[in-house]
Amino acid sequence: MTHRDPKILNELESDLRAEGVRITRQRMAILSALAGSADHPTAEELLSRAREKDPSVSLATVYRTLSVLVESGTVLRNEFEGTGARFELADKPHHDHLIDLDTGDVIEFSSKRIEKLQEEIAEELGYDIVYHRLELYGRTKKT
Amino acid sequence: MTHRDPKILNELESDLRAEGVRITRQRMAILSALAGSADHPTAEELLSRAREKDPSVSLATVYRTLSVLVESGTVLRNEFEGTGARFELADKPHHDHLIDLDTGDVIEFSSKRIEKLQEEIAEELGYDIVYHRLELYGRTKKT
DNA sequence: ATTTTAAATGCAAATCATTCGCATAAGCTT
DNA sequence: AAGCTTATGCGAATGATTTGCATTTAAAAT
Ligand SMILES: [Mn+2]
Ligand SMILES: [Mn+2]
Ligand SMILES: [Zn+2]
Ligand SMILES: [Zn+2]
Repeated sequence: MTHRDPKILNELESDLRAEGVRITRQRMAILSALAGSADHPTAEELLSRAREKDPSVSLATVYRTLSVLVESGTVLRNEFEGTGARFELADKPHHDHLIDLDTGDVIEFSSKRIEKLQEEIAEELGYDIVYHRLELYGRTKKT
Repeated sequence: MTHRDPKILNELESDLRAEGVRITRQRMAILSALAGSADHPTAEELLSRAREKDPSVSLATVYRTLSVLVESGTVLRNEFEGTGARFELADKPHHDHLIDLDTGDVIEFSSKRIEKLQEEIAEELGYDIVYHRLELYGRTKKT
């Protein structure tokens, strides 16, 4: 039941309106479910969380809304191994993920140095990076 | 039609036999298709390449064989964005991939420094990395 | 406040990649 | 060559996501 500053919800809403995105009851429910999630929920998980706000939300709408939000840059879609896609609000600075193979926990981290090296590598190959994906899969060090 | 030293095929076969893996006509066809591929083919692509050697191969067998080969460490399965899984022989040293968003081309690269930094990050978080995935998606620098 | 109109929704059916069940075929060991 | 065990082809089942369509609804226009 962790959740961050609800003010963000209003900001999200007005930003979306400004972009010409229609705000519906179910979109608000989904957005609010996202804003209230500290983890990286799947579409199904978001469905049940959104239904607490608005029981009428359907899975198809969750997927369609997520597509809209991803395209508007409001949400990030992660495709970790094993499960279906996992989503998160794109309101934090860029980071990558470490997935705990035993618990499924997703830990966020970021390394300026790795980001830099990626750029250098792409540069050497004559490419501009549009986006990237870095995932570490591991287990807690047994002492 | 690029392909590497065919001697590798024999090595692959004997290694697999040594592990107790049964060698069938279709498995050889698939193995040979893999050994003869310089790119990162999908299961469907491997199916048609394997069928040049043995027309009887079925898609189910391609998948089943790939599972066996992945589990034996002979083959690597990559899940890039967009398409289905893409496979490659695990006979090269570890490397990561840069995917050309315009052409779909997959370019291999490796960075000792990035690998090292990943270890350090995991270490700090109290984890041992079991494996990881690093993919850069980009387009050729427009001059 | 009411009408209008394009866009969003719910539902079920359709996709797509991958896996499975089962009857038959084929490796490997003896 | 025979027997036991595993692999194969086929088609059906799966799981996640998308889509068609009739209906509702947000938001623009009266
Ligand atoms: Mn995250
Ligand atoms: Mn590769
Ligand atoms: Zn990153
Ligand atoms: Zn690597």
